[in-house]
Amino acid sequence: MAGVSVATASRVIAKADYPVAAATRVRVIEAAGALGFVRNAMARGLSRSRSDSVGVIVPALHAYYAAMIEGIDEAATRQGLTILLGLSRGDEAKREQLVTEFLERRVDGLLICAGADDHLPGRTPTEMPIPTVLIGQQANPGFPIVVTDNVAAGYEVAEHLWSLGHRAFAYLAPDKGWHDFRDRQAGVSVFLKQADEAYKLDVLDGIYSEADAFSRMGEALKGGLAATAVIASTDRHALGAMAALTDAGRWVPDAVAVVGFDNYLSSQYLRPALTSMHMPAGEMGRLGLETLVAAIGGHQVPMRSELRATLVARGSSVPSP
Amino acid sequence: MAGVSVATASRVIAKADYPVAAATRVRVIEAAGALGFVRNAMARGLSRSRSDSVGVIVPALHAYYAAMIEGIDEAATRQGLTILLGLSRGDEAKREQLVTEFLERRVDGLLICAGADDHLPGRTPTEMPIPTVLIGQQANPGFPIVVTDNVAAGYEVAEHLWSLGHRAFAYLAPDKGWHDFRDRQAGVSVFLKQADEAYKLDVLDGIYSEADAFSRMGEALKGGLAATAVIASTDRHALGAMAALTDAGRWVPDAVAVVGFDNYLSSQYLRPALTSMHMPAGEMGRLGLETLVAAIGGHQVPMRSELRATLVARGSSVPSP
DNA sequence: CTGAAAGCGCTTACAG
DNA sequence: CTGAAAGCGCTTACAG
Repeated sequence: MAGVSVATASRVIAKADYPVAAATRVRVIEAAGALGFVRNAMARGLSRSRSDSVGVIVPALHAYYAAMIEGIDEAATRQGLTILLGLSRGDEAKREQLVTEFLERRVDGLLICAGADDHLPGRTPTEMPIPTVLIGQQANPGFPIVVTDNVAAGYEVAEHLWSLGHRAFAYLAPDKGWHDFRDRQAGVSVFLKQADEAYKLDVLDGIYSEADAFSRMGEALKGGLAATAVIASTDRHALGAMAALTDAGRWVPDAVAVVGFDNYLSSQYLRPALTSMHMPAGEMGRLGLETLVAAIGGHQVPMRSELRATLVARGSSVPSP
Repeated sequence: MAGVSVATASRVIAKADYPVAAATRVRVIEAAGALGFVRNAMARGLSRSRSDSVGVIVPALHAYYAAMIEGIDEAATRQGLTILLGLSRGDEAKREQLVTEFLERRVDGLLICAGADDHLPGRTPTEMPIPTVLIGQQANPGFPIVVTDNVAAGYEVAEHLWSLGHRAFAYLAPDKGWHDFRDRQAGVSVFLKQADEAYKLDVLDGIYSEADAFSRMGEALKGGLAATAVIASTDRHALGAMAALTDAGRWVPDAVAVVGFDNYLSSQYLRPALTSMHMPAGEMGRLGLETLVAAIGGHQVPMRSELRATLVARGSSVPSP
């Protein structure tokens, strides 16, 4: 319609900087507009062997991963990359299936978010045909990974409560498979072990949700739990624990201090407002995407990038009675 | 490597039911395994003019849309469809750009989630080249849409509070551009207007977040707000309002009842537990995707599918003092 | 500055 | 049951 070859048309549509006569350029653009031309990314991708897309796999879409994805999206948008989203639902087979699917779609890179013992079955770094970056602690050695220092975060929480005079603690934990949580707990232990006074630490484990925290904490209180400070693996677990404490007439923070991790937006509007370790999920996502882009670009990337958590002290943690 | 033509290879790889000699089939499968063959979805898509993917656009990833996406994902997985995710961040230009991008990628259909006055600039149904389904109220007539009856939901909330003896209400609203919220408010008004007793309704508007709810409610209380029942557009706003009430010494639920919408997972662990209208976001997502698949398949689809919200009464709403 | 042509990796009538 | 060949819609050396 513009009276030019497809080669020329392609050049004006796809490469803004390619030298094309101004008049020709105009004719092509006008024709494209009149025809309602929409270029075909599959054909483009096929011939360039590049899809300008990345696969993002998360276990689920709760607030922590949602924040991570928003960070990934922000960086991806800036880089002109489209996100293919996959929810693994903590299922290893599903996760492997998503990897295969994304590989078939020829994503330029893969971002795998997790905080637990999620494996990439049979996928070592050398077997993975495309750049892959992990976000959050997980059991896949050899891939570049972006993490937040959970040991330091746990350490700092314990230090905070210790400085408020607390000596009897309860830690609400899932099980050992969850690296993030295991490390937070380890950090707490590291601090306590180097302390110069006696302390008590009860671990309530098998806690994966508000509901678990609520019921386990309820039982523990009936069993005479003596802790004056409760450390929950996440704000969600803290919320469940606070409900159980309140229901048992143990007022937070007067009778028991509570601290969580993640610092969800809502936590500051709880009453008492919840003290929480802020884990920079969005920042991790952004950094992960940028690392991936560098790897796709053939650059050397750090094998481990570590961000810091920051304590946000609020009303739920006050000096021990 | 299997000593067959690409046509035959394609048939065993891509069409399980195509008649191919058993021995040939085995040779192809073995060769594919040995070669680590991964089929190219871009080439496949190009030749079939079908990408087996759908574009999903949401304003942001907070809990409501996260639940919606989980529903969409569940149905999409079942249908063998991959999700391309786009966050519009409430920005119309960004949204339009995402639509264009998804069109270039030749998604088989588009799912647009919103609850506000988000437009598809210059895209009428006839101009949209692919099947498109809307989820949540929005300003784009002519597209099939999946909604929850927000007027009925608002009506029911008012009825609930009325039956508890409340006659003085405050409604926390964003502005008129938000269809979901406007309808919830309308439902409240509809109920009250047909009531047979005097009542008072204060509207606090301009509320888009926990923070807004917290500060506007704080001001209103200082100004002598007389409401014994607060209706918030979402649980998030309810949380902010509850914090302001607590800080002002107006105990929930003894002095003031509070009700929200959305019924986030956490709401039941607040103390008092928050009474909330459960909006079936996941169900909306699932139904939206299924409607889209039907439309892609060339079937006739309903122009409007309406789900019902369900009231979950909890401790935050009790009889008026 | 422009075009002819090959190639990206599949699918699918069509013929045998 | 199998293959040769055209075609999907781009990009990009190569030549002019």
